[in-house]
Amino acid sequence: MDNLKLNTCETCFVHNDLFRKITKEEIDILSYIKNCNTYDKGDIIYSEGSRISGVYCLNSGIVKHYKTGNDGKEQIIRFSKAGEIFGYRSILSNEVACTTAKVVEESSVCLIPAAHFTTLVNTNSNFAMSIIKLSCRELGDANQYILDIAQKNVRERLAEILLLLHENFGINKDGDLNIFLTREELAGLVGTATESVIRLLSDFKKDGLIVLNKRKIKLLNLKKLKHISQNF
Amino acid sequence: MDNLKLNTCETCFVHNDLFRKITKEEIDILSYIKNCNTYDKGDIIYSEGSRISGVYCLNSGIVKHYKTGNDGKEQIIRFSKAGEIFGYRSILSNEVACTTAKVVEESSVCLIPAAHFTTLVNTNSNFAMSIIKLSCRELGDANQYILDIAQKNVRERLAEILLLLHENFGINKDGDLNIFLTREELAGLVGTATESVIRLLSDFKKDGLIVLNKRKIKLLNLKKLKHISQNF
DNA sequence: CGGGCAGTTGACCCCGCTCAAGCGCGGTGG
DNA sequence: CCACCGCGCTTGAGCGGGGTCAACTGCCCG
Repeated sequence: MDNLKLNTCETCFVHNDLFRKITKEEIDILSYIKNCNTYDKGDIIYSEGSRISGVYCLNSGIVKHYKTGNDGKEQIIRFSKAGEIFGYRSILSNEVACTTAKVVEESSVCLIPAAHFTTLVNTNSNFAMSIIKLSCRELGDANQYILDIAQKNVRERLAEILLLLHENFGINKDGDLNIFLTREELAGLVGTATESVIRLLSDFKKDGLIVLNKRKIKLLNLKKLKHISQNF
Repeated sequence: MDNLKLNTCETCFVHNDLFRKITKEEIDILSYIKNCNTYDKGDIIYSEGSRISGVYCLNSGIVKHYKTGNDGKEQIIRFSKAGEIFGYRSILSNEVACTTAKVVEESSVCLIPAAHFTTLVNTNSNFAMSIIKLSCRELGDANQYILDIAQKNVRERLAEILLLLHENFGINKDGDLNIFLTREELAGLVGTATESVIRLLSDFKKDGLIVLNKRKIKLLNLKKLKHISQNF
């Protein structure tokens, strides 16, 4: 975790419309004021219930956000990828973090101090509107997630999660999903037991829908997976 | 559904900090421009997937927001009560409604045209900040809901829902919860089958935790219900 | 009086969770 | 270099929570 100001904000601007809303001058200030770190796989950036000091911007890597149940089991709420910000919910509503942020793939992360971020929102209405849209999109996703977990069975949910991962992270040159999760993490995402994920992945493989190689997953039949996820 | 401009915005201001952020002048314009309706129990204000023309403000009554699963089953996401706004997610992110809004108790509702609401957000940074806080709070609630549905069993969830209803709607003079839902609606809220809700309510009653009288529910032992909901 | 809907109860059974055992592999230390 | 350990993965067995189906009741309303 070296504490440098290496990351060019431009990298994030490329990925995220959010930053197109702020002026050249604001960018300069932001670049000066932000605080960059790199985190290794497994590092925790902040924990559920803790107070955080600013909004994080992910320059590269993957971060998972999860809540921990009473029995200690992780429920993954969402992922962040390059160019995305996180932690803004706690800062803007002035609450403690409601999830833990843990690094899935080595990440380069910038911290924008809370006061500065809040000022940006207050003084730049375009930026404020972008933040609103962002939280509204997350809210829409969360609502859909609630419906899925409440009403779909595990098989349907797993198919849907695989498609969501495909949509969000794409595939590498070999055609594998560009995110490599343990079976346990997949279970925490689907909201089921690890063993159930293993059995169902094995079924999907048997049916020729996917190819498995350690943590690499290749989707062979998107249409069929879609059908399964929709309970057709 | 008489189309009048009867409702005094002041009623909503009393209930909701949101409107304290807008100026006297903005209030006058709002009062002039808004469009009021009353809806009967069971009326649908808008449906999932439809485009809505503005943001709704609930003057009085109760509205439920639900999504419909592939098999037609309602999953209730949240309720709105007097003074609260809804529909802002669709307007601000310029998407179709992601839930259906249905009247649970006769409601008086004002419609604020989309353009006017957006302008308000764009020109009044205090108001914008309030909207951000609102959506962030809803987002936090939704995340908690995901954890609960994914990891708690039906008994724990039902206990939690009863406590949430108590917190949000309070009790009337007889000590009953101030919201009267069918068993089916309760099931749609908990994310389970109607029969399961009935059996568990009956268990709670047998254990002296609640009193049932038709759709009226009285909570007798909040502490014990809390324990059940937390899996202690 | 009859139809329909909400509520209730019982019977059944299947999905998926838990527990346990075994396997493969990579890292560590003797 | 090998032995050992631990972690992630896999598979099987068992069972219980809770979903589904069906029948019945009570109540409201036409």
